[in-house]
Parts: sequence; C-alpha cells; structure tokens
Amino acid sequence: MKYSELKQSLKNHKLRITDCRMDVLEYFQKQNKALSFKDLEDKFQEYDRVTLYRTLHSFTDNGLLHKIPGDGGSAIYGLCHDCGVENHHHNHMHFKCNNCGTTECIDSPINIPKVSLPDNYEMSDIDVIINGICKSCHDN
Amino acid sequence: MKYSELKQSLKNHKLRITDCRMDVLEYFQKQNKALSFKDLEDKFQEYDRVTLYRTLHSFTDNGLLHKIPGDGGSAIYGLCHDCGVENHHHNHMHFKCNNCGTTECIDSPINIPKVSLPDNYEMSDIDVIINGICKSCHDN
DNA sequence: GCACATTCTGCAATGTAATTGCATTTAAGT
DNA sequence: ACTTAAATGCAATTACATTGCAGAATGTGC
Repeated sequence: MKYSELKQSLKNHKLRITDCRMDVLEYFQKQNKALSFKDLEDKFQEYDRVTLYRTLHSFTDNGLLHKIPGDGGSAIYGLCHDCGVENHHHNHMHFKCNNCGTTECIDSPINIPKVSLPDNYEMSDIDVIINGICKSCHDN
Repeated sequence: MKYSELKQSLKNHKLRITDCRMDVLEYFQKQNKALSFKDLEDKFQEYDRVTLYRTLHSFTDNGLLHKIPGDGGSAIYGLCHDCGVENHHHNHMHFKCNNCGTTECIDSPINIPKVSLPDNYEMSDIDVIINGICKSCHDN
C-alpha cells in the first residue's frame, strides 16, 4: 500500500500522522493477519513498548483495528456439560451482558449455526461470544 | 447439588477430592454462570490464589470447565475493513490455526450465520473464533 | 515558513496478573 | 496403617499493562 494511502487512512480515522503509526499500519496491511502485541514489540524494537501499546489503543479506539480475545489473560470459566477427560469440546455459545457483565452459556435449544468455511480450512472447534443485553436486564 | 454428586463428578474427571475443588465446583454449579478468576478469589479467601489458579487449570484440563476468552489479557488485533471513528462494529469471523498459530479474518464471501437467541436477549455484536487448521497448513 | 496549542513519544516508576520452586500436608490404593 | 503420588500454601519470580511527566513532534492559523 502506498505511503499516501496509509496517510489518508490515518487521517480518515482522525489520527495524527506519526512514524510509529505509519509503520505499524503498514505492517498490518502487509501481513494481512491478526497480530499480537508481542509480534509488534519484536518487529519494532525502535519504538518503546508504551508507544506501541498506545498505538494499538488509538487504532482500536478510532476504528482502524479491532480486538480479538486471545487465549491468555483475563478469561472466564464456565461449566462444561458433556465433556470428559478425553473429549473436551465446547461448541456452545456464550452470551455476555453489556449491562450486568454476566456471561452465561446458551446451551439449548439453540445450537451453533453451521458455518461454512473457505476450501481447505478445517474446523476443530468454535468459540462464539455474543454481546448484548441479557434477559434479566431486559426485563427489569 | 448433593455432596455425593459433586464428589462423583470430580471422580469422573479423574480428579482427587479436595476441599478446594469441592467448594469451587459447588460454587460453579450454584451460580450457573461463567466466573472469572477474580470472582473466585473474592469468594474463597480461605484458599491461596495459587491453589485457585491450579484448581481452574486442573478443571479445564480434565474437561470440567471450559475457558472463555475475555476482554483483557493477551488479545490480538486485526484490521477493520469498514469501520469509521463512529461506527465500530466487527461482526466477522476469525480463524485461528492450531498448527501455525496465525489468526486471519474471514470476511467474504462467508458471513456470520444468523444466530437465534432465546426471548428477551438482545444482541449488539458477536465474536466468532474458529479453531482448526488453516488453508496454508493444510496444503503443505 | 513561523508560532502556537495540542498530542505523541520515551523513560522511569508503578500497578496488576500469572507462574514456579519447594517444603509440608493430604488423598487414595494396597 | 503404610506408601506413593498429588495438592496446598508461601515466597519469590516472571510477565504483562498502565500512569505521570518532560521533551519532541504534529497540524492549524497566520
């Protein structure tokens, strides 16, 4: 992607043009995949960790990047219903209420809808997290 | 849930019966919602933080609990495609490869399938993370 | 091109979260 | 009971993330 386009992209999202932002944005464009903070830290050792954090935050705040929940960090835990020691699948949905913060498992009668993937992608399991307003907050 | 049933449940998952595990499991059963580490730490001050961590780990390892990715922590970041400063929605799917670890956004032509929720649940947005083997790992 | 207000950057310090090692205690099988 | 294997608690460590502030850079108006 051309320099001028990157620049315009930052402007469109009401962000100032700085070296760090240009480099990070270009890298995201070029990689065309989701990156972790660590990826950026390794790649851009010339920038301070803090600057990279703030770059990511400003990008997500202004709609240039979105955040995808990862493995580690502040996870929450729910009871499995049909899992054993060997077969540990958890393909049901989770509903997180934006109002009360509660996360529930939505088991039945609703199932995960069939998703169709592009050719040669093979799915082993799926995590669905729905954000919204839960029943009990809605009722009260 | 009865004491004997809790006990059996631990046994079924090849876990030893200990006070901490019994209490934590009972609490999950009673609450019937997903809990964070912090929730447990607040509730069970009689147990060491480390013990609670290890309890959660053993439960997830043995199929008693599943882990739901949360907000904070080790997130990864992907480029938005149609988001502006004001309208920041991100309702597409993510595919995380178990082999190479890469996470890609699956945009088109596949869309998030319609999910139907129980009455009085209102959805604002949805995160879908599919785990499996990606195209390029599959081909090679 | 210059001056000003704004905001970004880097560094240091602080805060928060998670893991490891080890000695002791406890659980389960014989 | 005795023995083996595993769980617990404590302290220390490691890793991850945020805050405050001084100096530097950006963008707007002139």
